[in-house]
Amino acid sequence: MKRELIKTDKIPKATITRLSLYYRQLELLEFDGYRMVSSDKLAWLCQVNPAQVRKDLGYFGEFGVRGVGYDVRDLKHEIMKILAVNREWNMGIAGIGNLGSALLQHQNFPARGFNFVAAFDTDTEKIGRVLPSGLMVKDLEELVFTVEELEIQIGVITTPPEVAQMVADLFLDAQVNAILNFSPTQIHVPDCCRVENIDFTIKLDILSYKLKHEMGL
Amino acid sequence: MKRELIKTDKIPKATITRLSLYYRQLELLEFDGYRMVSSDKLAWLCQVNPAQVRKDLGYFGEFGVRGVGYDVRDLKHEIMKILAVNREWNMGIAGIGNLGSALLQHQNFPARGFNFVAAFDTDTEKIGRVLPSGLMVKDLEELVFTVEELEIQIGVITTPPEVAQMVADLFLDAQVNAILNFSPTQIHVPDCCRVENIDFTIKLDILSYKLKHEMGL
DNA sequence: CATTGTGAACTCATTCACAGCG
DNA sequence: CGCTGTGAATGAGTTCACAATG
Repeated sequence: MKRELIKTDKIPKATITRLSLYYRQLELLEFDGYRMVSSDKLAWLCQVNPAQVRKDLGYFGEFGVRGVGYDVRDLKHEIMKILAVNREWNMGIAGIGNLGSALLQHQNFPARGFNFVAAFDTDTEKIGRVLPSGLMVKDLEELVFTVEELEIQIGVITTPPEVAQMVADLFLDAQVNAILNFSPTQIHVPDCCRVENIDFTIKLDILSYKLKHEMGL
Repeated sequence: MKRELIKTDKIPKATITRLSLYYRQLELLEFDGYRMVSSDKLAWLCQVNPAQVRKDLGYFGEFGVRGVGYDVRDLKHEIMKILAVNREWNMGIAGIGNLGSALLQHQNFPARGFNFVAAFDTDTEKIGRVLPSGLMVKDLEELVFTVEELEIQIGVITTPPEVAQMVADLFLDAQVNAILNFSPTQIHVPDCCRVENIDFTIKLDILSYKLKHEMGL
């Protein structure tokens, strides 16, 4: 008898990253009119090993047909369910500088169900201003109250690094347990909270390193 | 007899990422007036295992003093040399939308020696405009010529995903072999080129997954 | 018969544990 | 004595290789 239960432990972190990649390629394949796709093809598109694709999917179920491949539409929906992107998430963002403003205007997020529903800053020049997205900048003081009121699940930090931890603590006070941190600093949070960092400088350092050591510049 | 030679192969990719983290903490420690730091302390600050810190550094030499720790200033400089951030890099950016503009205005990059020296777009509205940074937006057509003329080593892509591969190909034509890709798509490049992706959507997907599977939302 | 699904083999990365040394 | 440096042990993640199967 087949267990449909997901063995959520022992799933490599990298698997989740790749599921997100597969999802995007499946969207494109569907758009291009493909109905089926093999692990080989999907692997090539995502630049991974075909066995990796099958193993990644294997953690969550049996989605393919032997000898044939995967139904593009079906697999896309299965991955949506796994990633929980078949729903809406509310996000609050703190730090409305150039980067914060750019993110607020990004079409990609709402298109995928990630909605900014509140924006915060400490700058009195900015507080009260209405952004192009239609959102009004609120005082950081109002963060905890607003986050709870609007049921925000994800906090986004685009502040200078000096205040990132303080802002994170505010999100934590407001029971947020997922933070997307764009500030170039490590923030410390308790076990009940998940943090993903997006750190431009680290990526540039890596390129710099590779240019020197692998390309000989 | 001690070999000073670096065994550049067999160094985990993640080690480079952590070196970048160590570097930043060392900057802060130096700023705060610390002269020495132990692997324990540095590890705590970066949220890694102390043995990891020592092993990471061990790939590149012996920088510590047994019984004492590491000289903050010295170690910082050693890591700068390893990462090749003790020099300037020229960057060109293609796609001057909200995100591209935000990056161009970011103080962090020039402060660390990563300088934008050219900006490209296809939008005739934007071409010729002078940006707040003082840089003038050039026609994407001029990319190959300009990149070679200004000796740009790093290409940054902030275009919509549909044109990201085409832009990458232009950078490749211009002999650029390091690309920082912000577009939410996989770009394919030959072995002579290194790519680092910064992908907001993937990070949100990961948070979404964790909220569902680990936090039970 | 082409392709999935998966245990086993392998490779890569982290952590332990302690010898080495200032 | 305390902390680094590192070989050895462990653990995690990837790839292989092939049995299972629509």
